Amino acid sequence: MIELDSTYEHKSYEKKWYDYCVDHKLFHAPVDNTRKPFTILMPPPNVTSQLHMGHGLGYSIQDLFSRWQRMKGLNVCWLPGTDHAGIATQMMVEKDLEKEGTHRRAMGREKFFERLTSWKEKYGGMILDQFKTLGFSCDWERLAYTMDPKLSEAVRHVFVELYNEGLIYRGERLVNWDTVLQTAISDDEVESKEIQGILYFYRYPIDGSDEQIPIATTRPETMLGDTAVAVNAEDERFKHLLGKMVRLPFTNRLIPIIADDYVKSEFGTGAVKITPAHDPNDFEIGKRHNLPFINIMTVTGTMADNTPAPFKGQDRFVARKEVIKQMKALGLFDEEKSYKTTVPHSERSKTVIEPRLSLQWYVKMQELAKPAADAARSDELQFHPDLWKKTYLYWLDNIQDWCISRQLWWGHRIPIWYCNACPGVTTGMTDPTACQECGSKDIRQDEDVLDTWFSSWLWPLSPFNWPADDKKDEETLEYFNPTDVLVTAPEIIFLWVARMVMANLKFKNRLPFKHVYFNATVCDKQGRKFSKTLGNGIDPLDVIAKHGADAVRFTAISLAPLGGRVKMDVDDFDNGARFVNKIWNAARMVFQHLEPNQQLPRIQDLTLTLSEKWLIQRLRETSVKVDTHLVDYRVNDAVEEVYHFIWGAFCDWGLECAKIDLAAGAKPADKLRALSVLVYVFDGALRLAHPIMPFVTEELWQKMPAHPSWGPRPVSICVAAFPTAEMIPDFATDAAQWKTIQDIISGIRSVRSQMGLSPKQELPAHIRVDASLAAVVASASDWIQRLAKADKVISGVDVKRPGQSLTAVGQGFEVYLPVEGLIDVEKERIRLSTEEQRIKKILVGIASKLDNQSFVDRAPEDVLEQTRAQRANMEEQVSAIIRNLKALEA
RNA sequence: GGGGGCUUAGCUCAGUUGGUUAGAGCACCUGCCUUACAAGCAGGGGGUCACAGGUUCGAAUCCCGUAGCCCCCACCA
Repeated sequence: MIELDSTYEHKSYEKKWYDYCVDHKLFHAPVDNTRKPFTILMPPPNVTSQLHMGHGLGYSIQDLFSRWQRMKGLNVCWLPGTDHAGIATQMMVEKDLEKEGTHRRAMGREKFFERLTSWKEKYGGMILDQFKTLGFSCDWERLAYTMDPKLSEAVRHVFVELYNEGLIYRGERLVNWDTVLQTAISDDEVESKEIQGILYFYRYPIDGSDEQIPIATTRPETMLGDTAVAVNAEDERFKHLLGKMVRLPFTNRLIPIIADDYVKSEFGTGAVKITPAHDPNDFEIGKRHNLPFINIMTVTGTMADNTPAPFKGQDRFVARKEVIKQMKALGLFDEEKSYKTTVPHSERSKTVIEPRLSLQWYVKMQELAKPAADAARSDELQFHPDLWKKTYLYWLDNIQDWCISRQLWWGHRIPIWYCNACPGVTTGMTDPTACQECGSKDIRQDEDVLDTWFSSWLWPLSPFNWPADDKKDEETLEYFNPTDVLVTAPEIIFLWVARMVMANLKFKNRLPFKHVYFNATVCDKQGRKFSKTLGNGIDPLDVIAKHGADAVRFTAISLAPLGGRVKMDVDDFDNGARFVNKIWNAARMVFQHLEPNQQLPRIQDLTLTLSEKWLIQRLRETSVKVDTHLVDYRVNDAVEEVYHFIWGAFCDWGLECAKIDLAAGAKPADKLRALSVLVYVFDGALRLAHPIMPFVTEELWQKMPAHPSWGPRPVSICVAAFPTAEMIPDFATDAAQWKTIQDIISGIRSVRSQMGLSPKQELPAHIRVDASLAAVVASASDWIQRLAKADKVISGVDVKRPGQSLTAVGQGFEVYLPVEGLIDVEKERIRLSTEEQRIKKILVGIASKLDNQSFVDRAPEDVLEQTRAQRANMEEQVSAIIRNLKALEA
């Protein structure tokens, strides 16, 4: 026999087989133009991040696709890597500095950058080791990092190219200012939150008049930067005030009352204070009316020096209260109302965004967005599920220019040099030494760095040695790009997915991938997203330690429908563990009859039994279904198919039937035949399960003798052929016959169980069968005996009902179990008549359908035929039951 | 405010172009330690498919409306 531990000890096998595959370079894809590549990009996790269930799910799916395609013979490159994650990483180190009582500014840019680099070396990328514990088959030889020299070069190349084309420009605009991180952030890093705020009502005095104009605002402190009051031109209340000036309290500036359509008379007071430097709408109005822009806020969100005492230097929220206090003192305050409003917050620091006028670098997006949108419109680019297409298109069709400069130190520094002697700006692939306009050597580089996404949007290109230095680089890119499928979270459809599409189209004139699979968001049982702050997450490392990686992968994938959400609980992982255990035990059953490296006959050379043919047929069908489901990105369906095949078909029927031939006294030839079939099918089952559960399948497959019908055996199951219909014999007819035997067995079991017969009580089974089934049933008596606890089986077309019997009725057969004196006849009578009623009820429904002339006229032929056959079958069953009822009563 | 989605068994969810008696896993009930597995085996109960209309020979599936929940986008002071 083949030795096998009595339970699956994942810790003894996982690392062993992972290292084995890496050592054999099975996860590495060299450029090889004789083989078809399959490329899948790992969404690079932040260097700072730790493994969480979101990775557990999304990346398990990527590994599933990778392993499946690898087994189908493709040269699979699952490209791993990390993202330097500008803001997130800098925040982390800044927190450390704070604890040490220092600050990056005190440290200086260079030192701070060094500190970050060494921090990254030490702690960054821990997540990649965590990926290994889950068995992810990445091509580690191509590991990339967004700040690698080569990838940084790509960033610079793209910047320079876009700049030279005029697609990158510097502009003074209102940006989303994060007062905590002291940087601008892009629109896509802002999240709106509904907040219970206050709407304040106060008045501004009109210059040269006793009149006052009423104002409503949620942000009184911005009045210090007001440069107009706007009303609707049609508003009768204010018409006479148009063109007059307001004397702005505290600053005493005179500001005009203007008319603008933006103002809705019915809202608030109908008059709006205009602060062009601190509100997006006011900014637009300011531009329309040529108003001055007065920036009254510092980078930290305190009132700037151009504001009067007592506000100067106060935090914006303190100043808000102070303004109200002072307005009250001036007798200009009316009231405040509680007011629900949405306020933009920084995704990173969670602070309230301060719209602030500042000079930043932008990418013109419209031109880039158009082809990206067209690709989705024409379905050349497909989303799974496809409902994301609308979202994607809406964003692209309404795209805003992308603010790419960040006032941070961690990241790719903007390759722009300003001249101190002239307004000239210089850029290029190498650092310039002189201004390209005037030749002055007095130049300085822009202080800012680029948005992190400005490097990640090149992920389909830059890790593959783009831009190419030589022929080899060029080949690499051409081989792997375009990639095959992107698996990622819907949250970053704009931030990342759409931008990669734009970049690849712009620089390679083709899509980076044609399929995007959006995996589900992982939530707790209450449907709340897993989050650190809530502490409702499940740590995959804990679950792996408890159940093993295979159980985690299986559970995660089987819970995940396409898109949407997956509600997850720690206990769910018990299912995965149970399944792994089941596979392990099935192996123990088979292995105890095998010798290591035992020679087995080919399936093609054997005369197989009905149940064996059925089992092989099930393997064949399962292979097709699994493959089809994976092609359709229906990963949970694929997993379910494997699960039911192994548990329901292989274990519950295959192994149980085989026990007859494996029993101590069985004929050696039968035993060998049965073993050959079991090993053959189990090998196939392990192959089907391998992309989901790499470790248990590898351990068992390596121990199991090679089966000649699977052809030459490679070094690992991860490069063994994925089963297809062509590889497996077709036994469709035999399999259908075996289903009748299963019905007979299940029928007997059901009757026995319902009648409360002890499993120990053996009964003869008398089976009357239709002529067409007689031979098959006759040949199946061993199985019926064993699996239905019959001590004797008598079957044939004219088998008669023995005296007092229990009855099981099915399509084409009636089984009688003589129980003279063993059971309560009344009980059986009730059971049978209940069954009769149940079938009759269904029959009524079917009959009324067939009596309906419209149905008969309009239903398609196959539906009609089906319905008629069904009626015939039901009628037959009812009459059989009635016959037996009568016999029982006699 | 705009867009999208969801509502099916006690729980979590499948149900692909409308067509057999609506499925799975877990949970539950009954009986079994049958020498791979009690993390198991066998059997069983449980659903007017959110509600109200409509289209159709036929609707969980298509259309309209209602209610509840969720997500995304959005500059109403």
